[in-house]
Amino acid sequence: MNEKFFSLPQARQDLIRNSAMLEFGEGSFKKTSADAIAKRAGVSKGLLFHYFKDKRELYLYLFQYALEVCVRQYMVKTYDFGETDFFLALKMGQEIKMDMVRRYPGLFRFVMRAYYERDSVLSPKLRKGLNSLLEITSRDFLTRMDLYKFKDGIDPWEVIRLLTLAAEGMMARTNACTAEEIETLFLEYQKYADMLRQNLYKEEYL
Amino acid sequence: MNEKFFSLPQARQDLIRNSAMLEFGEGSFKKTSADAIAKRAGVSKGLLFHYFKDKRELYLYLFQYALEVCVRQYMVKTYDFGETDFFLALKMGQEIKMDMVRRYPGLFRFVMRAYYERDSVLSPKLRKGLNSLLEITSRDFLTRMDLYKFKDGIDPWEVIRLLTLAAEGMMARTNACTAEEIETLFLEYQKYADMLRQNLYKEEYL
DNA sequence: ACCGCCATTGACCAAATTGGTCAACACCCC
DNA sequence: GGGGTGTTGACCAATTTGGTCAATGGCGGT
Repeated sequence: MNEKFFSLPQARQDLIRNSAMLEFGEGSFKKTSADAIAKRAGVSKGLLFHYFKDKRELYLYLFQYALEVCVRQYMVKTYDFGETDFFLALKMGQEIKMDMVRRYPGLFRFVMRAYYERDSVLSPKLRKGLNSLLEITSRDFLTRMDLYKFKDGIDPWEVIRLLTLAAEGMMARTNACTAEEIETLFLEYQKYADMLRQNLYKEEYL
Repeated sequence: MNEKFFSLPQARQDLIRNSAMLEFGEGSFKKTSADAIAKRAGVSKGLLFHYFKDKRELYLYLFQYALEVCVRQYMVKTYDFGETDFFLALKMGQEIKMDMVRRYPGLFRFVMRAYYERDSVLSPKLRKGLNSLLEITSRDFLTRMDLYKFKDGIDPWEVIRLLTLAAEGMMARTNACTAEEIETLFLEYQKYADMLRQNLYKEEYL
């Protein structure tokens, strides 16, 4: 790709990346047209191919970029901050996610779709990158938490997965989604987390 | 549409409908090509346009058909059977859903996508049909359940929505999904429901 | 064996869309 | 005015699009 892309002002880079991720996010690689991306960004198609030699190259770059963003966010914000309460940490994590959605609206959907893409536009190596990222965040997360606060017989893995699935279910609905609606969803999610906390923690930790 | 379609053997009707729903389910109306549908069904494009004059007509028919299926299933299986325990009824409902997924693999995704389609291919009337269906199933459901079994302070709406979202989160992942994988997901869902039951019901009802 | 019927095909069409190119433009700093 | 540089919009050949249609194949009846 053309390295000059990076000397563009950040806002413009974001504009292009976000438009591309949003567009790729709603269809397969093949079905997503460069034209649509350009139009969404309010930019000529010529410009796109000026910075990225290929649709494929653009796609690959986006994926790598998205992973970088995820890792960066995870690293600086979650790992350093030593919260050990399951639900508080979860809440923090969710807040980070919301920040990301605000700034890169198409990122999660794009990554999801990229992961499940049948056409092998993604090398196995990149796919693995995502896998390890997911694994690290989850496993690592649980080992740092105060799991003793849970009632006996509760499997924290189930809790985390249930909440994750619910979050994904929400995500699936955020096709046309304003900023406020996202905020609402976040609050709703928080309600469910609280409900679980109230009922899955031992009483002495409430 | 050509009414002769209905004198085709059921298996063939299902083949065509399912292929179409699957194909429409993975992209917008515009991006989904009649060619792809025909190919997936192993049928010539000519045949498609022999029974449905339009891509649009096919789409509209599918939506109406899907809603019919949902209503029928809901009516005969849930409503008549007078289960009043929240989690048991929920389990039953989920089993019905699984049956539907087995028989009409693309149905739910298709309906979802159709609902969120920006292009107004769906008349507001049809959209309303789905809305009322969702409303009826949920509201109606709760009024028939033994809500007193829940611990004080638990809002059953939250419970049902949490589980519904989780189910949708799963659905979102079932792009490439074999029959057994679906079974696995169902079992997983059941685990979460059980966990909630164990901790949200008053002890005397466990 | 012949018929008529009907589901089904595959070649075909004009029109739109595709990924990608390129000469030219507008702007800004020297 | 002269160079960069970011940007455009017209342009291209190739493919894909929704949709048509004459022809075919097979099957049931007689």
